[in-house]
Amino acid sequence: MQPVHGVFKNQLLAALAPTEANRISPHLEYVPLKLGDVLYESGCTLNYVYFPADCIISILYVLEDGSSAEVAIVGLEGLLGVSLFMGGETTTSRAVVQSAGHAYRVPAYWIKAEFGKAGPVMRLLLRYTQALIAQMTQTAVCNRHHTIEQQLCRWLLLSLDRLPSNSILMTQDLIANMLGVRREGVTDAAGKLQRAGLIRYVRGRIDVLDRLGLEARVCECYAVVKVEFQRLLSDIPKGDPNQVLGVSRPERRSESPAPTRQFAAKTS
Amino acid sequence: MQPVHGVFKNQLLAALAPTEANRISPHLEYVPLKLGDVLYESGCTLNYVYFPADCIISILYVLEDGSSAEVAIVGLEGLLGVSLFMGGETTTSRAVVQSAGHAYRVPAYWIKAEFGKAGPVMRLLLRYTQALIAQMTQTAVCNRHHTIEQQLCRWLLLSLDRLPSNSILMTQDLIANMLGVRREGVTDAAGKLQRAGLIRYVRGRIDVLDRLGLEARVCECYAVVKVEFQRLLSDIPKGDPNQVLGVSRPERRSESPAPTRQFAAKTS
DNA sequence: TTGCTAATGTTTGCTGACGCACATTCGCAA
DNA sequence: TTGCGAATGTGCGTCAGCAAACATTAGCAA
Repeated sequence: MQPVHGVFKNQLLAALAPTEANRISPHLEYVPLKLGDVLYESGCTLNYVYFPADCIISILYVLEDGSSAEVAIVGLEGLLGVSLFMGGETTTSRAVVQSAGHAYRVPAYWIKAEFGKAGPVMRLLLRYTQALIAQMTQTAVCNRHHTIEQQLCRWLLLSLDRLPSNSILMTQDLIANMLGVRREGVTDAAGKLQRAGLIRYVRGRIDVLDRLGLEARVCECYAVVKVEFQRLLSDIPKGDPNQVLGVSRPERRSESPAPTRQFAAKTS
Repeated sequence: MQPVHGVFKNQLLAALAPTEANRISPHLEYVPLKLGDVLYESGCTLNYVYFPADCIISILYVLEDGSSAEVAIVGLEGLLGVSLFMGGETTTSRAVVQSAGHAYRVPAYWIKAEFGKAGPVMRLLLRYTQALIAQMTQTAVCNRHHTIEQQLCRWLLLSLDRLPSNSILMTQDLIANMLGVRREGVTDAAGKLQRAGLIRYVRGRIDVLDRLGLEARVCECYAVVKVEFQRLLSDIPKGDPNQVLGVSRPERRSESPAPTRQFAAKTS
C-alpha cells in the first residue's frame, strides 16, 4: 500500500515531509488488528514497527502472579516498537490490541536503516519516544496517588482521544486488567460515572455522554500528558535535514489545555 | 578534567571505545553535587548531561498538591538528561540529588552534536534510555501492586547498587517522599526490616546488614530491572561505527540474576 | 423461545495505607 | 551541659481497595 503523502491516518506518518513520506510509503503495509491480538510478548522481538490508524494498542506489564498493569497506550498519535530503533530489540512488556482497527506497519530492518540516517525520521521517532516516557512517568505517579475512579476517567479519555467515535468496546473486566485493579472496583467506579450521567454502558460497550464531565473528574495526569504530547509532537519542523536542536519551550502547568482538543477529530 | 580512558567511574563513559572516550574527555567536568540539589525542575532546560560517578540522582514527579513519587534512579550506571538528545529539551519531572557525591558533566550542545553523528555514542545513549524506560515501567507496576515494605526493599537495593558502601544517608521522611507514601509507613516497614536484622538505622543513616535478606523480601521488580540493565548495557560492542542492529537476546524471566551482583563493587 | 454463558451488580469481611495527634529520642549547637 | 529541633515511634479512627462468594441480567445460539 502506498498512500499519497498527507492522507496517513497516523499522525506521526502524517507529520513526515514529502521526501520522507515518499520514501517510507513503498514499505508500508496496512493491516487489520483484532481485539486481544498480542503484538509482542515480553522478551520477544517485534518484526515490524506499527503505526496505528484507527486501533488502540495497550502496553502492559504482566507480573509473575499473572496480575498486570498498563504502562502506556498507543493510538493514531504514536507508534509501537520503540525498542527496535532504541537498540534493545525487546522489552519487558507486552503489547495487546485494546481496540480493533488497522495499523500501518514497516519492517524492522527498514525502520532501523532509516533511523540510522539520523535525519528527520529519527528525530520524529525520538520525540515520540520522549512523549511515551512522559506517559509512563504519569502512569507511575497516577498508580501511586489517584483513585480508581480518577484512573478510569483517565483511561476513558485516553481511549476516546484515539477513537473516531464516543463508543468504547471493552468489558469492565478487561479495563480492570489494564488498570491493574479488581473488576469490582471498575464496576463501582463505572456505576458512579453512569449514575452521574457521564457514561452509559451495556455489556462490553461504553458510550461517553459527557466528555467535559469526565474531564472535570479526572486527575491532573491526563492533561499533563496531553500537553506534553502536543509540545513534543505538534509543529514539528518538516524536512529540515540538519535540525538537531529541538524547540525550546520551558513553561508548563501554567497553561491548561483546551478541554476538548483531541488527537482525533470526532465523527459523532 | 581529562581522565584517561578506562578510569571513568561512570559506567557509560567507561563503556566508550578509546576513540570516543578521548573525544569526550576534554569536554568533561567533574563536579560535586550536594544532597538535595535540584538539577532540573519540571519544564526547565538542563545545560549539561550528568554522568554520576559516586552520587545518586532521583527522578521525581511532583503533583499539584505537592505530593511526589520517584519514577527512576540514576547512578554510576547511567546518565541524567535524556531529554536533551531525545529532542524535547525539557521533561515533566524533577531531578534531585538523593546521595551526595560527584558527577561528570558535558555541555548540552556538545552531547547533541556528538549524538548527531549517529555513532557509537548515540547508540549507547539510546540503549541507556531504553533501560530507563524499563525502570519506569517497573516503577509503575510496582506502585500498583506491591506493598511499602517491598518497595522499601527495592529502593534500598537500588541505592545500594549505586553506592560504594553499605550505608545510605537518608531520613525516613525523605524516603517517604521518594516512594510517595507517608513517613509513618516507612517507619513501619523500616522497623520490620530492622527487627529482622536486615538493616540498622539511626537518624538519617541506614546500614544494610543483610543484603541477601533484602533480596529475599523484595518484589520481582528489582531483579527484572537489573537483568534488563545488564542485557542492554553490558558487553556493548566498542568502536564498531557501523553497527545499527542491536544484539538479539530474546529470553527473559527464565534466568534469575546472581543475587549479589551490583553495578558497583563494594568497598566495605 | 429457550437456554447458556458472559457480563455486571452486590454483599461481607479484611487489610494496607492514610491522616492526625502526640510521645519519645537523638545529636548538634549555644 | 543544656536546650532545641529534627528524626523516629506509636496509637488511634477512617477509607480505598482486596478477596471471595454469590445474584442478576443481557445477548447470542441452538
